[in-house]
Amino acid sequence: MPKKIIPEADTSTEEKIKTAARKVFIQKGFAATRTRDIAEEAGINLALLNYYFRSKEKLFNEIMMEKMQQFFGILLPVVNDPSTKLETKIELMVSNYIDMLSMNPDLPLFVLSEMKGQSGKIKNILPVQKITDKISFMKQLKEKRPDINPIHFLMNILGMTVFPFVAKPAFELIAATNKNQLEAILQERKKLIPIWVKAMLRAK
Amino acid sequence: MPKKIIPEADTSTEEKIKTAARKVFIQKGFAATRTRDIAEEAGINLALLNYYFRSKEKLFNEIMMEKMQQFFGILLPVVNDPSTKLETKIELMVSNYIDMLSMNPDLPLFVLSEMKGQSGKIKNILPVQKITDKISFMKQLKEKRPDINPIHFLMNILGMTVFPFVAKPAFELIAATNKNQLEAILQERKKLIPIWVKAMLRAK
DNA sequence: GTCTATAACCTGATAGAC
DNA sequence: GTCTATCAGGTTATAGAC
Repeated sequence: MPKKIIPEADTSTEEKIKTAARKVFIQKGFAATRTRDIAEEAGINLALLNYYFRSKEKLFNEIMMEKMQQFFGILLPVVNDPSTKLETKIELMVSNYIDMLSMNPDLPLFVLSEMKGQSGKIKNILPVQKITDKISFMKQLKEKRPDINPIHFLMNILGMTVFPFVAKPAFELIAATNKNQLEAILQERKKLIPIWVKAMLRAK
Repeated sequence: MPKKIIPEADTSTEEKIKTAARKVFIQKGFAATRTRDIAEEAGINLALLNYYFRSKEKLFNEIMMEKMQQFFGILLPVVNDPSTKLETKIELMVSNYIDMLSMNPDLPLFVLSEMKGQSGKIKNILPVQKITDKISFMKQLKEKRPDINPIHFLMNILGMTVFPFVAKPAFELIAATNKNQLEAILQERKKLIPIWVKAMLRAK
């Protein structure tokens, strides 16, 4: 058996550093993260981080772009699909997001925090698919409610779906529920939000 | 005319530092803020910051508690008032928040980011009014929809109202609108969200 | 109370041995 | 490729003069 040329993606040093960087950056944000934290988490030496990624910022940018694609990318295939009807799109958006955010609860706060004040820079790096009136989802909304800017409904769906994850520490603090109850409530919303959005679309 | 004993609250050195600290902390967060930034913004010397507040962390805690009260405090008088009906509460919550957030757009992301992982610590410092079933607003929701946990509607209202501010950089990036159009859309939501919430409350 | 100067520490990055 | 040791620069906090 020949020697393996391509190492396991998960066990190569470079990948170990990236895995550690994902965890630490997402948990603490760019500014509060020390390269030493990442090195320790990866079980490697600090110098290796710079050997592979040259700087903290370059490593961060790789993770950031990856996480932005994870956060926004889940939306695009759904809203762009002209073969599904509006109701189906809404159900898919909500359940896809809730499933993904349940496994990555820190993702939205990380992405939204780090995007702040950086959107100019990001625009040049990440190929951004603009949500225009040509997008299937927006067309369907406009057709159903020509009197309301479709961006409102996008805000509503994302607000109802994503905000509870962003504000989870706040809800844990002020709501008289424990963490497990809160998790159950978030799962419940996969069924409820589409019902509510449909009611909104009918509201006059 | 006697010499002024109590100096203008806004012009005392201590208040100048706090004003600067509010601005810088909210804009950049705790970790990315340097005490030098605050001193420069306040137009005073770096040493004075420690003379008045002993440390960066103590100064931050004062601002943080203040901002948490601003963020959550706007809610409590409304949801606790047994003399208003449900519809009125919803309208007040939405328009109070949108007005306040329009003037403090960075507030929610600041509070929610800095609360993360700190909620245990905060619980001991800030007197937290729990949102239980005894709160007027929750009682009214439970009465109207006994089949749904009232926290869902709180999440919906806050999600639709606050999330667009949290995600403003994202919307500016992906939505095909400029900043002024986005501001107008957010104002429009003061009228629309209560209509939608009422439709949700009827939805079966 | 306010300043300058500096201490004490921390952090990102690199040099150089293996 | 990986390590140890260390540098260079920056950051919080304080000492001490005014």
